[in-house]
Amino acid sequence: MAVARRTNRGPSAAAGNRAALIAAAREVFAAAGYEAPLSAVARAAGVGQGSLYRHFPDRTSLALAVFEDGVAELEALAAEPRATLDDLLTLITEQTIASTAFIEMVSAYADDPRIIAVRDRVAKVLDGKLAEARRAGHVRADLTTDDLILAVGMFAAVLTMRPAPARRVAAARAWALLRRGMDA
Amino acid sequence: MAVARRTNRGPSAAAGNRAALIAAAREVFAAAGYEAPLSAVARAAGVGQGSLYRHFPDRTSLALAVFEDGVAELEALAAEPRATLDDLLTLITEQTIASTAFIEMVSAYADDPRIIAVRDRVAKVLDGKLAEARRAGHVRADLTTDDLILAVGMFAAVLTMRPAPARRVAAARAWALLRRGMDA
DNA sequence: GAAAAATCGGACATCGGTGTCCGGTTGCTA
DNA sequence: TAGCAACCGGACACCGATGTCCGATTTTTC
Repeated sequence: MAVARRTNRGPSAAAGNRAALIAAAREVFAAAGYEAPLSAVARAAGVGQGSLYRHFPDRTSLALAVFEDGVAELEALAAEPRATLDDLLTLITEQTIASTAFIEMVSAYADDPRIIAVRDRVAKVLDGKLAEARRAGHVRADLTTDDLILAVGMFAAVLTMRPAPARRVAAARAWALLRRGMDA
Repeated sequence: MAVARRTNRGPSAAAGNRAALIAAAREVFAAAGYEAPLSAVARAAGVGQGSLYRHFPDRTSLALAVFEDGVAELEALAAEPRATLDDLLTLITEQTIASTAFIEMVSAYADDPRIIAVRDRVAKVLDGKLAEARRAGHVRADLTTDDLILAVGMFAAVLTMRPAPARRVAAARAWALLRRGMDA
């Protein structure tokens, strides 16, 4: 009955394999953090290591593809005139609870220009709304964008240090603590 | 001319080698963090790997020996009746700036009973002074010991993520932020 | 001063991860 | 339907770290 037996070989499979790799990497990074072995990603995608490295020559290119959606989502939210700094931070913390990998990549020291570019995109996203929030007196007047990035980095670090079951509680307390430190 | 050519062989060298290993580990952990390769410690101590593993069968035993002094110092300070929570936190942050390794070990998830024991010692140290500080209204009434450990963990994480030159600045801002979140 | 006991050091077996290489498969084109 | 270009997969070479093993070295003891 001519079942379209899916194969992942041949030229026409390239796009599908690429997508499968990104999806698998998203899950693996979420489960095991940014440093997860890439061989696990290839296995989860049902694809050989060769294909992984052909599509994404290094960890960074794969990660950038995985996180592009999240960054775009942030930028879209920031573009909304009625969105506040609070909304942005809420979205970031939600993304971070889902997977700390993005913040791990962005906030660790790295001289890779592609990573720096992403960090700059995030900083830019926060910048405008932060100025607004300061004017409105919602946050301390001396709060800087760097402070926000620092806070998000600390938040992500707490999550990576705890085992999964204890995360939600620790996340709530940690973010409350950080929030009180930022509020006016 | 019978120069007392120092050797690190033979029975009488054991104690000296042990001390050299602890000193070397202290420096290596400070420079490269808690996950630093033990082979680097042996090299820095001028001692073979065999001796390292003979004296300290695993990373934890070596680390415990290295950090014992710091914990004892904390306990001594806590025993002083006039010492405040603030004094304790200052000492901890100073120790952390010198080397994040101790906090990395203590605040990461670990089921090793020896590590749990050290964490408990630190928690106990903080506990008494925290109650005092709460009564005196120096910190928020709902601040818990876990919050303090969380805060110190976040602080250490910031330091490990930054390259050495940027540390002091980031440390100051991060700690100020955390402190504001704790103060009444 | 010679043998026994205690200790050392580094070579090495092992392991897990990275990134490469090439024989084999697929689909496009003529 | 034959040939070719694109692509796949997994074996494998490499690397750095861990932990072990044993011949070599030093001290102690008699």
